[in-house]
Amino acid sequence: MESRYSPQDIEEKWYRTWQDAGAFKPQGNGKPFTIVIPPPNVTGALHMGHALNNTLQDVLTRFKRLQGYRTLWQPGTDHAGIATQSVVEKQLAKQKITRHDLGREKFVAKVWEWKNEYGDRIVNQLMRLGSSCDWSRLRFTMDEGLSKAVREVFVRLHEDGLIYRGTRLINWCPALQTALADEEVENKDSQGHFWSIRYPLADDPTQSITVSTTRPETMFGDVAVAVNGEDERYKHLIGKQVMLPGTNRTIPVIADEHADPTKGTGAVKITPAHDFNDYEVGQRHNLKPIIAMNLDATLNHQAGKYQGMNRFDARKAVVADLDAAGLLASVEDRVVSLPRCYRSDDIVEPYLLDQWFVNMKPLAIPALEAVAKDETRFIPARYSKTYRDWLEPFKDWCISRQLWWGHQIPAWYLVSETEGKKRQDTPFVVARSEAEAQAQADAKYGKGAKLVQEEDVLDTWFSSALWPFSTLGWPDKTPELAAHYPTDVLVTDRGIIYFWVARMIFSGLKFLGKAPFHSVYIHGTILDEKGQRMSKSKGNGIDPIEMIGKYGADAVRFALMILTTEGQDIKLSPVKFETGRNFANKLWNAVRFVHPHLDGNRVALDAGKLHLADRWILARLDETIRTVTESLEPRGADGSSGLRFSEAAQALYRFTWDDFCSNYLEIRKKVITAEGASPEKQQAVSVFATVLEKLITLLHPFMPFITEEIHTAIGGTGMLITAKWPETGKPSAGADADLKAMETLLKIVEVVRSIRGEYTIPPSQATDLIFACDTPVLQDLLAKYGDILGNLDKVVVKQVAPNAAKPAFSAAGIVPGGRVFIPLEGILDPAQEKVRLTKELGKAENFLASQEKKLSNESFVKSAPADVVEGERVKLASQKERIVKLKEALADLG
RNA sequence: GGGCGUUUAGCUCAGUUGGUUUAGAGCAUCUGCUUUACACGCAGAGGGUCGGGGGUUCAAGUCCCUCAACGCCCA
Repeated sequence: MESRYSPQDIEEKWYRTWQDAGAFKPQGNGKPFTIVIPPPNVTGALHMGHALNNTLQDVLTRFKRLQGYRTLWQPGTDHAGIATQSVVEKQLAKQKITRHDLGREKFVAKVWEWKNEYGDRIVNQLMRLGSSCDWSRLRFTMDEGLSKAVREVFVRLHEDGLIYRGTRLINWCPALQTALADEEVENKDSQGHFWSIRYPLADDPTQSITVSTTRPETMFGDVAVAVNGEDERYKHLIGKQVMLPGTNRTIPVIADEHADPTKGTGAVKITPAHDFNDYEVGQRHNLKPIIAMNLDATLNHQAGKYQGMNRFDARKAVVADLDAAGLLASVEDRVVSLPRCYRSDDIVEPYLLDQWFVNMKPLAIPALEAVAKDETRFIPARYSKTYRDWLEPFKDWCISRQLWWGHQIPAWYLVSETEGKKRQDTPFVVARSEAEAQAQADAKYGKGAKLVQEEDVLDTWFSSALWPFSTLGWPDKTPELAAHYPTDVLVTDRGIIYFWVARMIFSGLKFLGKAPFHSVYIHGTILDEKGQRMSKSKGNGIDPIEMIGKYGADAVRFALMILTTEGQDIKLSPVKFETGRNFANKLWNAVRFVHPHLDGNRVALDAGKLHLADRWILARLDETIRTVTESLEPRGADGSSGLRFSEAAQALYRFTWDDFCSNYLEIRKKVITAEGASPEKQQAVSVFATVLEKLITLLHPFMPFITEEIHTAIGGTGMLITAKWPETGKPSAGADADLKAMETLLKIVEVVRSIRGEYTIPPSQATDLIFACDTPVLQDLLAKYGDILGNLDKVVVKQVAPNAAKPAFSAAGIVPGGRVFIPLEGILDPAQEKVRLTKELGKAENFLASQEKKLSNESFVKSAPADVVEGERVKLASQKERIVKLKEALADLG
């Protein structure tokens, strides 16, 4: 074995071996455990967020697999409508071709080509990370099977009256030329202006009413001016007509609570076709909306001479002309919140259009109940509020997109009625297939009705919402669906609780009658060192694949897990992976040390022959097994949630580094490396091997590669990936006593090291140790296990006796139950020793004082639980004893 | 404007239902080590009025109120 662990040499080998052996497939007769992957965009490349997200899932999957569950981690990718279409359009643009040059059919064929060529990049990157997905079940949201599920859901929702087509004010992205859902719009502040414009009265143009607006260019869609009914300034104008400047239209002044007397002039223009608030005002007052803009965000015929100008130029021109006409009352600078498209960043236009919608209320109510009843639990729990606050307003979901890449809506219009365009009243049928649609149309409109399919595609999230069951074969009744639905844990980040998690929950409830998972684990966001989000534009990203190349996949995984405390964001920098790499190296070298001694020394453990250190490490291992198992458990039988990844990783780190390597290995080093094959050596080697085997099993979910390599190196049978998760042994009768005894010995070790450190005694130089013990128990312990001190400290135990005298020129250390003396003739500086001991004494006296104060407080003694009070008394006594001993030692210095 | 989170050692973070001695870890710093598993290591040391203020309690980093700063989400 090399002195440095090289991950590069083994990772690929083991991944292939696992794959070839079918180790990632559901196996055995255990209870199913299922996770569906949040499908990454097929255009995507692995970033640190993915690395974290998928490591978490892999840890759980491997943990449950080792526990004997029939484990399925279902992988797949998302067709990511807008993102993927844009990627291919950009590629075409290089050849000066637009998708319209190609036409829909050819363009979609191009996207498929692109997907087939580059779509497995992210899949390969997930493999580099060690993800143990069942790749034989890899799905894509545009697969035939998943598309069938999409059509089925659409048809059924339509049949139930939960999908409808209608004219509503929607969010329109002029750059992408498509409608968006509310969640796809991000409001961002920009520097803008607030204009006040005079609208002259129709019956007396010398008078006017001044309206305030941030969007003067939409005035050609104005249908009214609203004032607040309570606003004394305008009461006399309500019901009058005003001239709309630049047109020959007049519009009424109406009273509506939307007009806020405290803002601007208190009068606002009402443009129902281009503003969400105005739309509602228009509805309240039965005002017919006027569309003043084209879909490319240029003004239309309503705008007269401004027709054809884009919205920004038009704004400038309109304002300039109003100013020239003396109708501009004022302009002020103002920060305005602009709605922007989350994909193109273009400013979104509210636009009145025919679109398809999902009626949310009937779906949302059961989804809210599922979380309220704890059928599905968010971890951290606070995200159930985020979820509730989004679902509860029951806002309908606009699901149609004017894209080419996606699931084409399974609705067919009657051609004879469309007259070349679809209107809201154009008849249509909704069906699972064209043939079914034809049959329906024939029945409804007479044989041979000509049909044309809806051109719009569905929101990408419409198909993602079905992911937990469409990937398992639904709507067919497959064995996988029966076994693995509902799944267990969904692991994702908070950014898509609305987009995805909520929609999966209501879809699962609607179509399968059960929520799709019992737990939703929301992990933190990966940030850079300064606490900023990583992004391509900022260039502050850390590439996980580069990190895997540099530190190894296990190191990357382990570092991420140790940083994953519940829901907290993670400030990341490459140095953090050094922790993981160093840890892997530590483990590797422990194995390397014992490796040559394994052969011929493996025997059954004989309790009677075990050394204290052997029994101690076995007891500590038991504790560690318990901690790790409890920390990882997603939802225990008692209903508790574990998923404390950092806690599990740290318990393993501590045990491996401190207990197993620093203490156990150092104590047993001499015995293990001794020539020949003594029974003691055999026991020590066998304890080491036993602990190591269980340890690498516990570590396997976190560091699959190195642990599998070690498993083979130490002659393990089969593969570790499908081994058995360690059970905690029955705590042996003496486990507690052993843990205590070692604790006492380690305290002495610590005191000795501290003294040696104080006098900078080089490790090569041995010192003697004299121990004056207070109890026979301690005397026995040291007599029997003095070798522990000898192996951890460079000391020779010279004397252990109740009345051992302090040799001249020796340093003293106090431990509970005794005094340690280290003769240091020629080294000891009495003055230095005095300073050291005085400092210790000072600390002890301070503590004693606070302890006495506490115990002299009657209400403490009266109110605190008896065991707490007793504990304080014990502390007080031992501190008193310590002070006496320290004073003695000081007196001895003269 | 509303909601949520964060604030503990120079840095990054732990700290379960209030009660382990004197609040922990990793990194960084300082001292000493070619001790044949590991310098990606070993041993030791220094470093914190737990954001400010108030309250509850015998007891507060932990519970309540309030203020401040930073961040995220929604409007």
